[in-house]
Amino acid sequence: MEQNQKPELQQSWSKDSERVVSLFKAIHKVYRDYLYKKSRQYGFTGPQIGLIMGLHKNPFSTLNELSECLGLSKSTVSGIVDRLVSQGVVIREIPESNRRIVRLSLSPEWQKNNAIQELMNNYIYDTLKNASAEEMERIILGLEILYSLISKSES
Amino acid sequence: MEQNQKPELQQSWSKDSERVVSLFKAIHKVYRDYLYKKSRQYGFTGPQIGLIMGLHKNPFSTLNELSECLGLSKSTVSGIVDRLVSQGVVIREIPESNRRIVRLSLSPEWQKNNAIQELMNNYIYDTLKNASAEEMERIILGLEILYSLISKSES
DNA sequence: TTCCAAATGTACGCATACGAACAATTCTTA
DNA sequence: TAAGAATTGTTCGTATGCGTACATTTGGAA
Repeated sequence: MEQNQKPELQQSWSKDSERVVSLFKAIHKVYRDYLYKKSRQYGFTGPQIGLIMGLHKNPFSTLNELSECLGLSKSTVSGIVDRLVSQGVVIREIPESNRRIVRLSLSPEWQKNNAIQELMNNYIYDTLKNASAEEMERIILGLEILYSLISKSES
Repeated sequence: MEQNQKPELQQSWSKDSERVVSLFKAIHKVYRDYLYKKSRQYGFTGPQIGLIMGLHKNPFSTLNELSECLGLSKSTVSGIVDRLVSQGVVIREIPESNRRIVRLSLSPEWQKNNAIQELMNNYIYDTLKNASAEEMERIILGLEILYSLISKSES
């Protein structure tokens, strides 16, 4: 790839880069605020809801698995689990077969709680329910391109 | 908008939604890690670099202005400023004309520090320098559609 | 002019979020 | 089998990040 482009091109390309970053940040902020507001209705924070959903989808995960699934560090997940355990939502269990790992699960009351179902149905979809198929396609295409570009740059 | 769609459509639409969220999270993580690594080379964190860049672009901003410019709450920015002041990078000043506001600036050494220039040139652009014009266009289009959708949903 | 509202920034408590260091356990290998 | 390496979680320190409450100052209205 050529580093030194013509000034005009460099200029417009810089502006495009800035626009990408600025748009991305704006979307992230709106999404984050939205999740927090929704989660508060159930008495949780956004990350807590994410963890509950992760456990609902993959019951009896280990902390390590959950950490990778959520894209968060182990120490972060450990802290979130701490607070959910103290609230009686999540159960920590050390299996006899392997006393090194921790098996996590939702407590019985929360496994069959309808609020969780409702919440999972609304969690992601509300935001994008107004999108047409074509819009959705373009959104995904753009994100895929961006992801492939950003993943490759190892500088 | 129709809430109850045909099951098959609902299914694929749900999957698309999940894909959008999952892609977005993945990009955010890569970008965040990248920024932290880059910033560490200069002895700062990501948000600190962001604030320094903001101050470089709009010198002598107030905390309120900076807060809006960065999309962060005032209390958050106040904390970041605290740490940069104690490092001697940022200067807090209460003008006589209006003793309610705080005028922020980069300390002289940092205003003319070439590292800042270099950093600003590399900050955003490294990530996207491999993108073609067409790819860039598609990325921006996708983000714009997503942003307009997500901004409108006021539920 | 005096009182009240608005604006501005800080202090505080809580919940992420990370890496590094650590402890406990299990696996490997010599 | 016994020493060391690898895996798994927790703990700790630091830095965000937010909302609420607060103090200070400024502006406006009666």
